[in-house]
Amino acid sequence: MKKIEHVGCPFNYALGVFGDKWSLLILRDIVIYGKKTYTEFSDSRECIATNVLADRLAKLEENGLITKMKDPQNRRSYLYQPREKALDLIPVLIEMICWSAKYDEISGVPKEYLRRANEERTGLIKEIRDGFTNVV
Amino acid sequence: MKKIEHVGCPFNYALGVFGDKWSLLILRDIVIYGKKTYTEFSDSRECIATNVLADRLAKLEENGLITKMKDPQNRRSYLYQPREKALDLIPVLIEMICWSAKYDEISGVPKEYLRRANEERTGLIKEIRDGFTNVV
DNA sequence: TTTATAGCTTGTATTATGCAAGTTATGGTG
DNA sequence: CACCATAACTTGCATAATACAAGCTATAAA
Repeated sequence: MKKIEHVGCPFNYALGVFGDKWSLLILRDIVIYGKKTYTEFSDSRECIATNVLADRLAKLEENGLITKMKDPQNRRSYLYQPREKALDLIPVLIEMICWSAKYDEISGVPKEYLRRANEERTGLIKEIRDGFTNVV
Repeated sequence: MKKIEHVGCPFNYALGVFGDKWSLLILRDIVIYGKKTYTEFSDSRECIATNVLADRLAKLEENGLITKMKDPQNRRSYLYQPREKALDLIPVLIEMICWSAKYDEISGVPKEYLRRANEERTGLIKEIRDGFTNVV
């Protein structure tokens, strides 16, 4: 898609940053599933092409959603970590999960998760956030 | 993008239905801006290509998000209306707006809107919903 | 020392998008 | 009534993005 000129509509910015399917799946992997490495993203069931994965990770970093740091445990590996800007997407992700749970029988969202999303939203968001430390 | 096989992750279904930029912009136009006709969608500032617009409207209808009916006032025009399944995306759209408002200075979201989204969520959602009648 | 692995890059075929033009049915104007 | 305009598309083609396969480099493990 041609790059949308930025015209003061909040959706244009959001779509430019995470409106692409693969970007959102990577963010899901990081924020919801706690994945950290290139190989972990690459191994996801959706089978993202490796060139596209590299491209989207670079863009997410460029756009300030994630940081890339060397893994102190393994010098040939990198750790991709969410920044505040990515964690602030948790509410969007939760709402997407709730919507899918309603309209897709096989999405497999646990009822307890839905209950928390509805009745205990803040707590659920905090719990997900608390899974990450030293976030910039 | 290759069609993702449906593997029991809520994101796969959501992304298949509205994970494409143009689909989401059309939904925004319908749900948030109250647009109804092909020409109105076509006239949006993002300049969607007419063949892509036709394709996405057909898919949104196929997936049960919108209905297409003849305009009783004008026989050469059609009205595209949101169904329950589209209105249930309001929370997702609101969260996207809030996120953009935080990270995009020029998104131009009124402060009052943000206040309502945070403090009076249910009322805001209801108000948007109430803009549509006879929804299936 | 050899082999395996992480994290990529490159090349190419396929698919999707963007753009321009054309089509059909209806509506509005003189 | 004749003519032009408009709504809602469809079609054809150039361009861009994606998918797939292979290769590459540095590090780690056997």
